[in-house]
Amino acid sequence: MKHSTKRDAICEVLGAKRDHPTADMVYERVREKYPEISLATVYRNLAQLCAEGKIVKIGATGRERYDIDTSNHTHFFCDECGDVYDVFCPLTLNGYKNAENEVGGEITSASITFHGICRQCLAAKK
Amino acid sequence: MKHSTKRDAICEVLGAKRDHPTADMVYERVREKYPEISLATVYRNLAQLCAEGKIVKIGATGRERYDIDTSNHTHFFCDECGDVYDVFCPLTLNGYKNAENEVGGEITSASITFHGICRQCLAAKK
DNA sequence: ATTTGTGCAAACATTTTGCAATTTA
DNA sequence: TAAATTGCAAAATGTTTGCACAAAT
Repeated sequence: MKHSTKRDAICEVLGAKRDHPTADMVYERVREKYPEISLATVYRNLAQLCAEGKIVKIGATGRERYDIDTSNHTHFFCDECGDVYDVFCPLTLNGYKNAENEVGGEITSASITFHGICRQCLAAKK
Repeated sequence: MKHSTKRDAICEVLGAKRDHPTADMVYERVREKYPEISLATVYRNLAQLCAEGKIVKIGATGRERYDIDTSNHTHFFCDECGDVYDVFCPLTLNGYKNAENEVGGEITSASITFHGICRQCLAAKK
């Protein structure tokens, strides 16, 4: 992987505001500094960074989001505003081994996702 | 909601083989009985059935899958062949309350998803 | 000099929509 | 006959790709 100014800018954007932006959001933010960047470049670099394990894709049904924090943590999706928040507190899952027995295959990862209403939306509803 | 022959056929397909088909898979299967059905009708009915809570959508990143079993259970995605299996054994998640405290909002649901290699693919690799 | 990265436009895959015709209650 | 459903084609979305050119090693 060679060095690239555009890729740096993409990483910078991902690090600056950890709101798990979509490819399009990354594109808009990088454009403030590099107005000539194309969406294709953003997609290509995001895919490359994922492949290298430098960032992770957090599947949000039809619209992928990207997280520069690859440490083990969970995500909370607000069903009201659509924003995605990090959850760092430790969570444990019991019954994992039984699940593996049931499927007969090999479970390599378990992902937990929370849905609900975020603090702001909850306050706004009152 | 009025009665509809096509919607019945869609539900029948979903009930017959519980492999969590995509919209396109449902379309192909309904077409065996009703060759004139259009993909738009499939999508419209799937959306409607979801809204009514009769089926659930299980997000598989860019390609949605549908499950007629709305009871509480988990899914196991095989990363090798792409098939999706049910996991019915009980699973418990600890730390849920702490997560709610951390986000400050209200968690309405927690979803667990397993990834790995299914029994068949595991056997095929040997 | 060779490989890697880029912009652009076009292609692609999945899902949604407007509309006139058909079916259902 | 009024409301819901359908097929079709077109549009909308989100993402990927081919290609010629530019940048990095």
